[in-house]
Amino acid sequence: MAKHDALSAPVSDSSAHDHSKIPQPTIERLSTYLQCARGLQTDGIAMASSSEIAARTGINAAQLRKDLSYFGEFGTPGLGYDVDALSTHLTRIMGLDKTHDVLLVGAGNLGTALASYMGWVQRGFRIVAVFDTDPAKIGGSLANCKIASLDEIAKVNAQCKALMGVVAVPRESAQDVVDKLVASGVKSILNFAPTGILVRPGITVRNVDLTSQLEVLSYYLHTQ
Amino acid sequence: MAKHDALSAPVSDSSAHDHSKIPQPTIERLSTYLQCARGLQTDGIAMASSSEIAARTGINAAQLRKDLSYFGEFGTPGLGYDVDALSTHLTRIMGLDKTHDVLLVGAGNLGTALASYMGWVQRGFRIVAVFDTDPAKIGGSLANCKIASLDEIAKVNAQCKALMGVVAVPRESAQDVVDKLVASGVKSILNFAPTGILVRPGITVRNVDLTSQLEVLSYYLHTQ
DNA sequence: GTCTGTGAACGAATTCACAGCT
DNA sequence: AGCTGTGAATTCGTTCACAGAC
Repeated sequence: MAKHDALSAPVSDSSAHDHSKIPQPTIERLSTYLQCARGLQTDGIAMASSSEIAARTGINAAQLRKDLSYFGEFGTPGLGYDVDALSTHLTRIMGLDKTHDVLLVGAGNLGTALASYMGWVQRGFRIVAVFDTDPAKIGGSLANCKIASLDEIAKVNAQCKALMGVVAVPRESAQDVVDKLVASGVKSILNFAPTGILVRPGITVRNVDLTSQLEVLSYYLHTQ
Repeated sequence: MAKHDALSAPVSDSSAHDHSKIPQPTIERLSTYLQCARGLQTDGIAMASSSEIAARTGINAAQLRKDLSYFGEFGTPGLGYDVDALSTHLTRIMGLDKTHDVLLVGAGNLGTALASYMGWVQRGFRIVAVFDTDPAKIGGSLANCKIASLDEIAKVNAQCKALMGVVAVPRESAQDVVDKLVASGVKSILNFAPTGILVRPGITVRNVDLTSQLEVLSYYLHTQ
């Protein structure tokens, strides 16, 4: 696993900024900043300095400023950042200004939980198809989708054209599922199976291994 | 998430090695090595060189050797690593040679999925109590536990003495839940709520923000 | 010859500190 | 005065490359 937890991404876009050497940690923090900006909006705060955001997120103020500077100049010296503008910019930078269609593979406990996870819908991710191997599940329904057989991924996605996939199947079938997703045109995969996944360059995989998370906690527990 | 994905943890133990300056990325990789060692055992492979493990995990061979070197000398020059011994050592290093009791807070979709997630049981994590706020759920049953009210965390854990907690509640209540867990004696927390959590030094929190994962994938999608 | 363990070299990411703008 | 944006300094982590073990 581990592999390329998030990988490759030869970047290049039409903006004036050079996205090719943005640290990965920066990208992972953008999401936090966006969350923070939304919280500030909710609280009715219109302007916030880097140190106010730092206090809310736990991320160093200089770090925030440098992170944002990779993408442009969003702040006003002497005043700070306009919260609405920051939110808008981060949304656009992360490509969240349009809904993303997602294929979900695995309709077990985890798949079911993910399907009913409202956080995704609220943030613009929409599950458009669900797949499973279990004949008892196929034909059933989840997330307003009919559950289809794994073998139908290609056929279904020929119409859906989803670019994202979520893998919530047992370890043994994970690589196979990922291969099928990639063959169907999926470019980004969130993998919950506790196993390393191999994909060709240009495909991004992020692994979320729940057991591994507890194991890391176990390490810290017993070393202190 | 982002935040301090795993934080604090002033390390120090009684072994001959100095655990105080082990890189966090190293600790996160230990889990991968253990998984790999178990896979090798399953495949009946008794010895493996660092480059064989590298090929299986996608982690650089030199990295593996250095990571392991923080904890001792487990390999045999000219031969590689004894898979059984490696597995045993990693298990002990990570504190996985005994079962860990876990409190689960939140019996919604995610909490239910986590409760029935067999990976944890297999790896020695046992849910010993479940809590929720919903009166309709309290008194019900999950993971062989009666679901209790949030307010009973302290009372229940006075007996359970669990050191680990899993937070699967909405954003709004997450900090409150964490505070209650910490007050009850919990030292390590796995947080699924999409919000930054503040804890006092000595308490370890790992954040798993599912939405944030998809947002990072979104970024890579639209920048390539 | 093969492979480990590790100091040294390198590269990446964070933090500092300040010039310049409001 | 207050704050941003950013080069420079620093810290941190990875990779190299080789001495020494088998």
